[in-house]
Amino acid sequence: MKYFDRKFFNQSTLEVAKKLLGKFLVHNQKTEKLVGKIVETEAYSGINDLASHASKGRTPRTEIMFGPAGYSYIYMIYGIYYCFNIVTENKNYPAAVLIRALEPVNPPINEYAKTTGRNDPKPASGPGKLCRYMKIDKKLNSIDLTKNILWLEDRGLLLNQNNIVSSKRIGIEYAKHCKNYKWRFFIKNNIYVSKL
DNA sequence: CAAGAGATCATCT
DNA sequence: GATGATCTCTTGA
Repeated sequence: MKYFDRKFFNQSTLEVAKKLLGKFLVHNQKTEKLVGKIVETEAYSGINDLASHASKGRTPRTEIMFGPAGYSYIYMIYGIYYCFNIVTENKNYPAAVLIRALEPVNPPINEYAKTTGRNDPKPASGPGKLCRYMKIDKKLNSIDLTKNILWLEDRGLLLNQNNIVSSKRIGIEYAKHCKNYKWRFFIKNNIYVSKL
């Protein structure tokens, strides 16, 4: 079992987005560890990426994206849901990977349904649902992901280029030509992906 | 099924 | 004051 360090996150965002597929996100809670396998990601890179919050420049909210790699960027969307991102690349270059879907590991789907009353067969498929499943909210914004609260693990799952599909990113129609970038990545044939 | 609306608030203009 | 890196529910074919 390999834990990811800052060096891993400090690579090209597209690389990190692809390499995170098949890896595990862990949230250490007092009573239990919440765990999910990453099956879908999206890259947001540089101020010229009109889909990225950082395209508007440095603001209090996006400041974390301009910081060093390996920190969390969490924001509220549509007043209801949260989105979880991992900051990538060098300091002063704003970039992050949005985690879009997890294959539930712990709690298992049936247990999650029992305790929450949600009878969703894919309770962590989609950026908002995933944060709800992993109990990620704004309190975890801008924390160090190389420490022992929220982190990533390589559990030795092997994935080659043929198992990875790329497509346009979701929900960024406003982003002019950038909406056509194929910066969304997901594991081929994995049913926990949020959309085909 | 597909399409549309509503929920609801942090953030930036 | 408008809008969004979303999700769920309702409507109607």
